Amino acid sequence: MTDKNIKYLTTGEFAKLCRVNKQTLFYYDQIGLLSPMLKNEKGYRYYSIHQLELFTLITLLKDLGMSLHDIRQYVEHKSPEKFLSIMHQQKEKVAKQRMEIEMKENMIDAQIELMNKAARIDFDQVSVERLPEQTYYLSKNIEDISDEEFFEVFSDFVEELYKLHIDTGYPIGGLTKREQVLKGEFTNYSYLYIKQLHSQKDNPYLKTIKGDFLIGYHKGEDKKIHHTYKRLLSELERLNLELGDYVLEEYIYDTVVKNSEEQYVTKIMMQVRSKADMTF
Amino acid sequence: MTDKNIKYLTTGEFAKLCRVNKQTLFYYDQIGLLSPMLKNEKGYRYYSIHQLELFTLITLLKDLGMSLHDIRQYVEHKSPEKFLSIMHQQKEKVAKQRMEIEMKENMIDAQIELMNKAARIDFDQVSVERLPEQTYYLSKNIEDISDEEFFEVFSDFVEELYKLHIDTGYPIGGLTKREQVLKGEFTNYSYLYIKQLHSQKDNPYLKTIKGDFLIGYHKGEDKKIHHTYKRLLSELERLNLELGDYVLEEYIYDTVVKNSEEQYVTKIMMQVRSKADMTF
DNA sequence: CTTATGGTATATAGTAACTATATAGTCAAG
DNA sequence: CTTGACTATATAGTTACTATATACCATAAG
Repeated sequence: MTDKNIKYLTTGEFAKLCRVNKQTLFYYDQIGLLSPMLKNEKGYRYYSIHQLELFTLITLLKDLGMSLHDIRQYVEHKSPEKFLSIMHQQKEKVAKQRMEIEMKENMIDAQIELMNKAARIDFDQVSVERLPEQTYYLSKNIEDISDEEFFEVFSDFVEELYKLHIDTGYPIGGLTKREQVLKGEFTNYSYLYIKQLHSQKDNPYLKTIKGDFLIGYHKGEDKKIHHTYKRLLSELERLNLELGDYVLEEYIYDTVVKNSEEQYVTKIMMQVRSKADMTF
Repeated sequence: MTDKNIKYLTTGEFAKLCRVNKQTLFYYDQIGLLSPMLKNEKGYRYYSIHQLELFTLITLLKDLGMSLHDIRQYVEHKSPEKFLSIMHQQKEKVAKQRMEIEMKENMIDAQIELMNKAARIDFDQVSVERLPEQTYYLSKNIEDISDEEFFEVFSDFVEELYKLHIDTGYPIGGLTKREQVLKGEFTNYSYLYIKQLHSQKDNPYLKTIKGDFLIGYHKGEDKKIHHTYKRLLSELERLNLELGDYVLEEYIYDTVVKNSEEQYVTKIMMQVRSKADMTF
């Protein structure tokens, strides 16, 4: 790695080696970030092959979110000690970035799964299904609260999802308790929830739910969802089933995939128990 | 997730929910990417809580490198099918990104390891060490080639490292064969090399080397490295050792951590065999 | 020896996606 | 009815390029 570096590279050659636009090198020279080894009397720039290592470092730091200005601070006062300390800083940063990207990967998978499932659903069909145990992360209780309070809780919930890295990409749903539904207060939710993939360490905000559910879909505006609720409740009656403890409600198609509210679809899952169970 | 969304959010509130600057929302409205549900006669914007989902999608796509312009193309013509197809595209993209970030993480670890080791070295010391088996990725042969050809090979080598995702962050070194060194052509390298972490699937460009090495350091300009070579060769003589098949040469301190060439340090590893071995 | 081709240089303007600043109107509480 | 915190628009600034225009330079072919 010695003798052969006598050969200096022109800006074009060095740019090719670095896989960047020549203009970028002019720019880096201009801001004093990376200047050629020498400039001849005609102003032609000549780079040493070794300068690639420094360019590689610059690219690494840049990709990790460091500004060229901050990188320059280092480049102007290089030392093994400072280099080591920067590497330690970046190690943490890159680990965080990896975690975020892993989360995004999971969210994308969740979205694909949801869309594929949705495509196969007949939204006019009502069915009873046994759902396996599923963990949900819950918000604070939101029964009987005002709009302002709801906004607060919703904000906090979203913030928690972000901070605790538990946004799975599944929709945020609303959980209503049996008593509210029986009272006809279909949208007086008790909690917000989001489906979790793994049933993690015990957290008071985690709840697992399983059992039989009557599942139906509401198409169109949220305002009219009470019609669908009533329809599902009479279906329940017809099947000689009783409403269980919880009703879960979540979007299937929303602002993300449809333009107008009339095209939105909401899934309603009413937990059920047969009337026979009740006779005990 | 229904009734309570009657409450509309002001730009400030929605910005807080989205964890962005209010100005960003003005900007998104301006470019027609995400407009509030309604605007009153005074021009005040009001967002629905559900628009967060769309904002989240925008952020996801943006983070994955999609331009706001392209995102807008989707947002203006939403459909479950298009959404699914975008998700499939992004799935591939994000997997690539994860791989790149994992590589960066490894490179940072390598740099930290190298710097920590370097800090503990006495560069005036010459020693004989038994090195465990180590895999190196080699360039094309570069014996007796011209500067122009060398640049070509070097370029190709760097390109391969990038394309095959085998840049480990370790320095690019030069491997010289015994015969060249004995002829005094210390810098007539036979191959460029880069240390690999794992001995992967067999590739003709991979070489494993192990054995005893005389290790010394050259401080300062590359031009004067022959002095260090001669010093090491006489040390070899003194120890009654014979030069082995290969000599490896790599930077310890270079343009990345030092400002002037006089401070550079190059590590020279001469493979050895005892003269006794030769008598067979 | 000229000329064509392709490289180099500088200077300047444009771009994306914000971000900040200045100015003015609005609202709600005390 | 004022104060302070909000809202709005318009405009300019920022970062890290990227493109364009113009001119200079180098080499190879005719």
